[in-house]
Amino acid sequence: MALNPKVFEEVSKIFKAYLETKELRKTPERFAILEEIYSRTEHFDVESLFISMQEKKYRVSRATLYNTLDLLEDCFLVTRHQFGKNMSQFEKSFPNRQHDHLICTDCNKVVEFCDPRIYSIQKMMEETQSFKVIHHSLTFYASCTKKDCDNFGKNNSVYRQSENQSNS
Amino acid sequence: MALNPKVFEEVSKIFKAYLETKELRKTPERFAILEEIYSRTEHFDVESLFISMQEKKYRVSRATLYNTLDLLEDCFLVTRHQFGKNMSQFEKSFPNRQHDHLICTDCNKVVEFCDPRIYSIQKMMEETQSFKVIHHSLTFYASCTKKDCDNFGKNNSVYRQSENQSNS
DNA sequence: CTCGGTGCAAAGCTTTTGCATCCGC
DNA sequence: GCGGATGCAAAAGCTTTGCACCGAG
Repeated sequence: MALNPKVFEEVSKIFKAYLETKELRKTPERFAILEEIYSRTEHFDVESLFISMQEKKYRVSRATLYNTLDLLEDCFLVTRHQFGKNMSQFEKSFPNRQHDHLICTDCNKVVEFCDPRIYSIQKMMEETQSFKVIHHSLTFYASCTKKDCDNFGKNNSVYRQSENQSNS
Repeated sequence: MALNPKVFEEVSKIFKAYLETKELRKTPERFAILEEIYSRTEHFDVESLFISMQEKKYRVSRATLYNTLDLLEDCFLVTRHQFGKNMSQFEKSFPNRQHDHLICTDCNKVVEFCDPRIYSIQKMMEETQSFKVIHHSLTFYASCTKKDCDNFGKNNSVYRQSENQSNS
């Protein structure tokens, strides 16, 4: 929907370079998937990607989607998240800045944020632990204190309700 | 193996109070599962818990394990993690301090750490976003720079190898 | 022409559900 | 005794795999 041509050109280049480095083939399916992902603005799961691509010109199988997502994650063009129990969610990596997430446990609303202190923690970990950090994931699980939250007040008891893991 | 009686007595009390609050039954299975979890020192998954309990006196079903883990998570006696794609991992919450994880993408080794800066980020998020943070999850994915890492050097290319998600 | 990639369907694995039985309250 | 909890097995849901065919290099 909102594909930025310049961004797409740029990430295509990166993907091509990656495929060449790994001696993998530059198939039309792989670039169609990249294009579809970079047309999206929100987080998505494999199933919604599969449906979107079926509705359009391309007929790709789930197997190809999983394969390509692994490649795109490997070359840092998409980021994988594990918010819920049984489903990976993905998002494009560019032009987003590195960011993290706050998730409302009432309505599953996602707020993105960015904080330099995480980078300083990372630096310290690398120095003290002899690791090279490749990426990180920080998620706050929270309940909304605003009255306009879809589920305001549902979780104000001492113990949380069991969470609804489905997407809103 | 390493069950601390005082800790177990304490968490049993908490679990009892929780069950009473929710008007749920205090079944022997539930306390057997709590005991098994608090005998463990490492992260674990449902299957390994199932096998451990089968090898011992208690015969609990997977269904009961899942049910009880939900309850224990709900009253904060157990913490759930989503390190990999398709499997929840758990750990006891006490007497551990709040901590986070660094995972070696080569050998899946887990390092725990603790940093007060995360709490300050959380505080700021609560103030600016009108959310009450219930818990958080921060994980660094890293490759080891030490020669004694089980897989030292395997991931030193520009692009990561596809990760082995099985437990070491 | 070769062999990696694809689509399809079946299999795999974790987690959930249905139902008869059991037992805490 | 009532109704929630359990065990078992079957089902569900996401992901991977096997195989024949296709097409990029």
